[in-house]
Amino acid sequence: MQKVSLKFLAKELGLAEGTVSRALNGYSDISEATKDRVIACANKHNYKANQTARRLATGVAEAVAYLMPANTNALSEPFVSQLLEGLGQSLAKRNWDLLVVQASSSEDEAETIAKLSRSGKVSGVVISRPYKQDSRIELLQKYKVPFIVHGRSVSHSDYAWYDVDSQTAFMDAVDHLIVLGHRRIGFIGAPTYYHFAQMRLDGYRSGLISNGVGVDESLIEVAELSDDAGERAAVNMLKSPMPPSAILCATDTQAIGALSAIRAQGLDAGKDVSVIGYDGLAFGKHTNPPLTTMAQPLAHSGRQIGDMLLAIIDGGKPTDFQELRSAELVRRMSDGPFLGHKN
Amino acid sequence: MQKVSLKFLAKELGLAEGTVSRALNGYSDISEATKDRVIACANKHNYKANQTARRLATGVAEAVAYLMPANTNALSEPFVSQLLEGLGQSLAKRNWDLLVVQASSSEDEAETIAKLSRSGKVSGVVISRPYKQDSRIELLQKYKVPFIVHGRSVSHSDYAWYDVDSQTAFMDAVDHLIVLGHRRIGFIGAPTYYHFAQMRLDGYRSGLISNGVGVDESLIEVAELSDDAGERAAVNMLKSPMPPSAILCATDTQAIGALSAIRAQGLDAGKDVSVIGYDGLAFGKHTNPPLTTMAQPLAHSGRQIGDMLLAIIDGGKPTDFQELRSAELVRRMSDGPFLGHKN
DNA sequence: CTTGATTCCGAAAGCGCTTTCGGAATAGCG
DNA sequence: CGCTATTCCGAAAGCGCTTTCGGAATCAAG
Repeated sequence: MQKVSLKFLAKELGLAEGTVSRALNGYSDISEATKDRVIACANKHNYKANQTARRLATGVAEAVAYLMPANTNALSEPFVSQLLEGLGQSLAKRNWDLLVVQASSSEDEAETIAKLSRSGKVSGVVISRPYKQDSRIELLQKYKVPFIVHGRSVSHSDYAWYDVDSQTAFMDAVDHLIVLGHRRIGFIGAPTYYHFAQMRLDGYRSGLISNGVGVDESLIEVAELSDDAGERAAVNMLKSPMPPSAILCATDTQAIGALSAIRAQGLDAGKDVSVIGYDGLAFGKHTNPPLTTMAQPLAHSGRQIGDMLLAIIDGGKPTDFQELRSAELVRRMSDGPFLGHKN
Repeated sequence: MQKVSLKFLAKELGLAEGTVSRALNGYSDISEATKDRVIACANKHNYKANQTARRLATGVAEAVAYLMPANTNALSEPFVSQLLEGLGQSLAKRNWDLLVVQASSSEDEAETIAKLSRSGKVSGVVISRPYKQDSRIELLQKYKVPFIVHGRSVSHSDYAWYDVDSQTAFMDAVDHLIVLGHRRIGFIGAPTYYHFAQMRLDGYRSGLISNGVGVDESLIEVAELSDDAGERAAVNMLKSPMPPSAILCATDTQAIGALSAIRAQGLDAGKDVSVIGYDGLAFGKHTNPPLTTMAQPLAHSGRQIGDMLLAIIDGGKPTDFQELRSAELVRRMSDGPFLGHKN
């Protein structure tokens, strides 16, 4: 199998390499006739430009990286493959590559980004789950690498992001619970270095306040992003002298753990104590009981994010690409009216 | 910010570019003294070789691709991010890249592979979930691209693969059910163009036979790899005149659907009818009831696969890298002793 | 016809790195 | 001290592609 290079085609056609290249890349200084001839020949030999050489010559990486979140938890990661799939589809339109890179530890993330930017092997990157104050974002800006953030940090006015408004989602969730008659509503949050964790907590708080219900700090627990952590937090809450009749969780994964805790106490989730999660994991349909959740529209978020990134790489102003979607309540079976004090 | 290239370092050090390059790459024809000097200077300026140029010069892609399975189903994909994570870790040791590529459709997979091989942008690829007769494998062999298969096809003697012995896993599962007193054991399989589907079916069959129980073809259903499909299949089975007292499912995802079906019939999974899945999804802990399953040891499969691939790229014989792991029964609550005919 | 404007293509210079080759300087040996 | 080995580095040729530049051929216009 002879390798088909530009040189090969040029020889075959009796043209100069540069001419063939220009013909293939649609330059206007090539006659229609030879352009057709070249294209035909290229197709015939199944020519594909060596992308490495092309990258080197043009200085365009033709690739973007997805920075895998560190501290990943298998249970909550369906979103990664979804995102990757969408990103891939978006990039495929240009025949660009999708790299998956991960830092060995979260301290290494800065170093990873620095390397990524200096190596010049990507034209853009997307990161997920920003912290309140995210050094990755600062670095990306400093290095002038086009990027889009899947989520938002505290000051998110000067870069591109795609996020779901989890703050009002949690206000909505509180409203919903209030309407059901609940007054003691607990909150299992995530570590607040994640900005989404802060926003969800804020949403919970303002939801309570706007309904004239005071915030009881003893009803707020912070847990890691895992089912087990959610379970432990719920256990704590349930054991308290005045346990909540409803629990809001920052993530579905935690909520699923809370469900276990409730069951373990001999209580009935959805009746004795309501639970509402956030994420809209498809899996929640099958928990016991099926999990009520604030579902984010992750349907085509990957593709969306990919398109945004491409637009920025093409010179678009990052601040023109800030997209806020909203979550919506998916009622399954883990929420219900307040039935009075059971314990 | 000045770009630090080889030329830059060379000028800074008063050496020739080639010399600097050789020093950095550990050639033996460079004195210790200048080698140290060069390395110090490189570190000081945070030099990172432009990988694109390097690739072009060496002809080594320094990257491998993971071919995302088409027809992906969100529920069953935690394994993708797990695998990616492991692969990434393995490749990171050499500072290689991990590309994620996907075909737009399963017919396009062949074309995708052809393009991948011709473009020369990867030194190896890994694919998942091979079909019985997998054209991707043939293509990869034809193009002499190092690859490793996550799973096996029918004739798997002449390439490298990593797989879990699901056939004996299903025999074990049948044994377990038999010991529990079940005799009418149903099987919800996957489309048999997947070789794993065939193997699991075979395991089910031989398990029955080795226990002296005949195979009743009416107890075998084939379903797609989704919870809904699993549910539909289970409904069919349960509605039959002589329904099974236990159901084996080819995947946890399907098993989860089966659980729903059983509940919907007013039956009690784990008592009226036992269900055993396969995969060991962490999530099964939270289904209703918690799912008993044959768990595969996916702990570090990604890293393992990455190491194998690297070894082959380094010239190892593919056939020296065939690894068969075994699954083990994780009993949760969806299986139980046969309690007589309930319906 | 001549002149100037177009059209179309060849030649050549990179992109940033690797690697071979040869030669100068140094060392080892008799 | 002369001669062959070594050690160490510079020079240069690519890797396969893109892109600028200029020139030959063709065209339209005067």
